[in-house]
Amino acid sequence: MSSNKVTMADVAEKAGVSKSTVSQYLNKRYEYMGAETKKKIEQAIAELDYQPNVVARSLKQKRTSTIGIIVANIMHSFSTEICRAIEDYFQEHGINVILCNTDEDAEKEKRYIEMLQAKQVDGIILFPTGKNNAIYKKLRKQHTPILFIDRKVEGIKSDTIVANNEAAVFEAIEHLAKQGHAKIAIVTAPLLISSRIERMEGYRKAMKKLGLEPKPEFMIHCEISQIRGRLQSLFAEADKPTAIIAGNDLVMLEILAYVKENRIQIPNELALVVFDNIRFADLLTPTLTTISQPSAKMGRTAGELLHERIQAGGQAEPAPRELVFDCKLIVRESSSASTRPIN
Amino acid sequence: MSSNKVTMADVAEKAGVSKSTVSQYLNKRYEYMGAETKKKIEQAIAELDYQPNVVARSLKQKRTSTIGIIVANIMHSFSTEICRAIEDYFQEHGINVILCNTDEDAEKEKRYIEMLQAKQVDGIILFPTGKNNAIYKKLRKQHTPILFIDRKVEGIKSDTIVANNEAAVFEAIEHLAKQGHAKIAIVTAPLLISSRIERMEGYRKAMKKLGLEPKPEFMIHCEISQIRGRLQSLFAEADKPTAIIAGNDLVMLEILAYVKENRIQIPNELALVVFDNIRFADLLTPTLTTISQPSAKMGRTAGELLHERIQAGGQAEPAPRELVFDCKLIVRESSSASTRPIN
DNA sequence: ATTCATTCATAAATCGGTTTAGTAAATCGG
DNA sequence: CCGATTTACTAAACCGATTTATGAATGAAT
Repeated sequence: MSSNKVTMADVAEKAGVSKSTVSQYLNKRYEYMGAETKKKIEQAIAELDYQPNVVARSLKQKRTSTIGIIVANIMHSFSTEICRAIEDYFQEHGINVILCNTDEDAEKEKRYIEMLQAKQVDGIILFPTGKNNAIYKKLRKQHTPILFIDRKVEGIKSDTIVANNEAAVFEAIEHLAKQGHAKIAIVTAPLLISSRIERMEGYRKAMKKLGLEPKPEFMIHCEISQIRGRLQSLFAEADKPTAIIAGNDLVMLEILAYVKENRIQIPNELALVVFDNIRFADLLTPTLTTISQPSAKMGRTAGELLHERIQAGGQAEPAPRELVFDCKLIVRESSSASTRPIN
Repeated sequence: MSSNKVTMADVAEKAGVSKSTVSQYLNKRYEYMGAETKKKIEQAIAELDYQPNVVARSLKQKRTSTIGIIVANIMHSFSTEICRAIEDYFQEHGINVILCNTDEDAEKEKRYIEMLQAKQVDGIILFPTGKNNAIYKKLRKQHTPILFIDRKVEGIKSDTIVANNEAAVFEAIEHLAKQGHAKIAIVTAPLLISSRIERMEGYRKAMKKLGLEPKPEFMIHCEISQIRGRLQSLFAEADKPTAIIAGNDLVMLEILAYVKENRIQIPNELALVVFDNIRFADLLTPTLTTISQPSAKMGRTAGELLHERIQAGGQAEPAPRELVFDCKLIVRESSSASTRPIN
């Protein structure tokens, strides 16, 4: 990186001791160290402004004090919040984080996993694309500490942290029904991952439970870029929905854009409930009803579980754990009956 | 990280060649390599599923193919966009990025710089807090490839990428003046860094040029948490502003919250112009006039400059460069006269 | 005086690659 | 056919730390 790198050997020489002793000092093994020696080393380090090379240390110790996060889509607010919480946790524990973004691309995910392994990271937290099961399995077989977040992977036993997506949608629909809605639609990104499937499943169950028919046309799942078109078709029908649930903040942006373009009144013509903590939820008119996932808690817990597993270091590995976190429905104006004319 | 790590020695043995030869193979130095040997190595690697240990490589090569970004506030959309662009650039060049967030805390910044150096990163991109000049100087002296972004540092000659903040505010004010505004206020976070100082300076100059008095009460700079209070005082006065410029997206959130609370009509009672690319700009009512910084371009250019400097590797270092990028005023409804009654 | 702990410090091996210097065999030019 | 070159490969040093085995010095106990 630069020129005149000071190494441990330089410190040792200046202090008039051996490298080994300097190493003991750095690792705070003072048990059998003379006070005099200690002071000399301290001084030498200060004078030379020595900083240990952690690459060398990592090589010998076989750990890097670095973990990797592979996130499917960093533009998604929920992901950002989780990453931030994970970073905060590891920061407190002297562990660094490398953040990788896959854009939901399986090939990219594969490359990043390999890269992180080559870099000898101590563990990996993964928002899995779900399209690399063979590799996930290999990671497990190698005993690489790994944790899945936001999405379960079928058939892979591994630490997993998810939200209670089904229940969250169920609650949202009950709420909408209570406001008098019967024609409720849901829009999510493609059903490639567990969280979206569960949300859809929550929709289906809630509708059935309420004696409402889960209409296929009201269950939209497609690429973000296609949402606009799907809404167009949906609202061209005679039988329009009176309420809609957005699967995440990116979906909501599309819905809001459509709504604005077509001057649809919220909540009068259309009630809206959105997954994720929207920073603008309180600032929009009307304010937005949201389903808040405890992202900070989920991220921090992810950090804790992975850290545990790393420290177990292969032996006495805890059994794979699956933690499910509850979401919270925060009712605001976009779904509230008070402003909605009763039919 | 895991158990049965395959090393180069294993590959060498299986292929019946020496470590050196395997190394040559990995580094694609095929010049003097028999086709037979090549094939044997290829096969051994495949059979053992060997993956090189880049920690070991880095130790010898004295480069890690990793750079660090130290960002002052990752919650700030502009920072996120820049980081994303930098990551994209380096991703394309096989270089990894470690992202560190300082929360504008000088002490954290110092620790992160030291950590990144200990990790032997090849270079650092810094949104400087501006409070660690001694350390920035040390980095320069050590010839650590470094680049400042978003903020200049007084007295440190180093690659720097900034926006033309002064001109951007100047343009915004001219625009507002053209809409008939004379009482224009500006709100930013504390004036600790060049970009904010320049914006304030742009305000001062524009007002003077237009023959308007830059009133100190209209030039607000304080912590985000105190903005609400300051607005309270500002609008309690007889002489309220009719237009306001928000220094970034976080400032705007506060302003919007205040405006909403107090049912201030935008743009009729108050015109609003905001720095940064607000994802909701088009979705709010009214839509928001923004000052767009070319974050993607700035980030990518930052990557390019730093990469150049890394590749120069101490010798033939290019002279420090300072690149200034122009912003773009995107006029929308929140500052447009069409909906504003002319006084 | 001899034995045994205890304290303090070090030499040398090690981690897993890269790189340099060198060697043996094959090829070539005259 | 002989020396010079080129080709194909390798042994060993090296990167900068950690760790292990070992040794010297001191003191206490026998």
